[in-house]
Amino acid sequence: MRRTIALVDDDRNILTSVSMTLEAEGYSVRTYSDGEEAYRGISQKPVDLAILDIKMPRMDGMELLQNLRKTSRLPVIFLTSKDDEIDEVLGLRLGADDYIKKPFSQRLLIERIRALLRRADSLDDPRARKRDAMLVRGDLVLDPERHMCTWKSQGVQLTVTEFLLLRALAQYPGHVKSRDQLMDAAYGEKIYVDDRTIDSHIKRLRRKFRDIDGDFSEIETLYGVGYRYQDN
Amino acid sequence: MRRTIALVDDDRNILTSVSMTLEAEGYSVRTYSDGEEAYRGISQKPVDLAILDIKMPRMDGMELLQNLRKTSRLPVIFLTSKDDEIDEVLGLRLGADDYIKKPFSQRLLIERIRALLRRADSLDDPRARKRDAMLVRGDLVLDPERHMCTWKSQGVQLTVTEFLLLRALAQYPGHVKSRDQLMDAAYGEKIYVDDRTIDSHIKRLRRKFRDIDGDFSEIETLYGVGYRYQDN
DNA sequence: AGTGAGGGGACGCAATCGCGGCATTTCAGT
DNA sequence: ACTGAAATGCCGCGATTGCGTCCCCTCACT
Repeated sequence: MRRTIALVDDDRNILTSVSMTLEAEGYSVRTYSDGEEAYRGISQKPVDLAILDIKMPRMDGMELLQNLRKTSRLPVIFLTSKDDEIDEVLGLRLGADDYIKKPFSQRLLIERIRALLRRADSLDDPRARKRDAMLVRGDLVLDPERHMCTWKSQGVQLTVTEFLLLRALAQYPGHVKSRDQLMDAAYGEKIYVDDRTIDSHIKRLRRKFRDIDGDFSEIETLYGVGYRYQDN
Repeated sequence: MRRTIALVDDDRNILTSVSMTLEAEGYSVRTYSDGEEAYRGISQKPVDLAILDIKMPRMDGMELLQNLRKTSRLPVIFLTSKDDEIDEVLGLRLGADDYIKKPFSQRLLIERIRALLRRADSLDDPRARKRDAMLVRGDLVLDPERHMCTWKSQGVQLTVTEFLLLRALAQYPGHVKSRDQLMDAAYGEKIYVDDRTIDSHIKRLRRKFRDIDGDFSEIETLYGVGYRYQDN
């Protein structure tokens, strides 16, 4: 099985050169240039290993790591630009599995990756599967792996945020989710967006479903509480 | 419920400008210009969140944080004047929840505050589990997680306040609850409303149940005392 | 019978929500 | 790099809903 690696760095040069090396080694690579983007990408479609730069715009490596670790045991390798030992130590304390100082040889990186994947294999987190498992709720089907959504066998084209929100709702049909909880699910705990923004996405979701099925009403509003995906 | 924020900085300009912003956002703000003063103030009357400058006379931010953390888990945001990364990292290690570099936009600060308060809320009380537990009393079922209420298998649509009141009553069937006690259960101990307001909610509750079951009489009035959910 | 508490209708205010619209950001294709 | 389209976040308005209070009448208790 072909392994997927997330590569997160704000330096475009590193992104391209490293990803070329990794791909030559037979890995498929997904690159992100900042932490927030990476968090969403990885949440949406999991990877087997992540390589993170410590310093990045919007959400730095440590923050990203903390967020990722809340839901998975994803193996992580840190990149440190300075030989700033505090960074390294802290990174490891936070749960990184390994770190590499820049500049580094591609050869070293490959070695570390292999070692880490081997170790991860033996543990093989069962929860990792759950994240990208297909979700079927009556007429609704969500396939995170393909980022596909169907309603009564018709495809519905959802954006990333919409997909994450709908999955959070449909995961526990009948359960109320507050806007804050939905925020956590779609953005991670450290990001705050306006309450109205959640409403906006719900609005867009409802519209997309209603466009193909005028009777769609599975997403309910509970006044003063939040939203709920109808139980059936 | 109005949240209180402690703002600690030795720069008067920051103190005034930031506190104006926060108050405009609906928080009540207490300002301190040095760590010692802040420590005494916060110890004496707790706050929901603290924003601390790292460098201050008498007792600096880190020291203050350590002292505060001895007794509470108060969420803390650090302000750092220099992009002195060691400061940041050390702050986090000591247990700060977040940090912001000066100069910062007011918008960013608000965003962080909200994110932090949101997280603090969910961790908050140990009663959280109990709060979400399903309550079954004969023909009555209350499921907070789904925000659903059923009477003899028929759904009853309740508002948040009604739900809280009914749960408070049904939790101990046969026990009388005074209006004050019910108030505490539904609003928290700090808010006081007219006695008759409770009556109004009870009235609405009774009506909703009577609409689907003319014989409903589980909510009893104890003249001059309070209300009681019938024991059975 | 008198007194005061409670039931219930009605009303106005406040909170909440849905939605259109706008500005900015992101991303893919040239 | 440039550009146009898509996505995203936010704002604000109007509409809806919930809430607190008032008032009047009834009923319970003395």
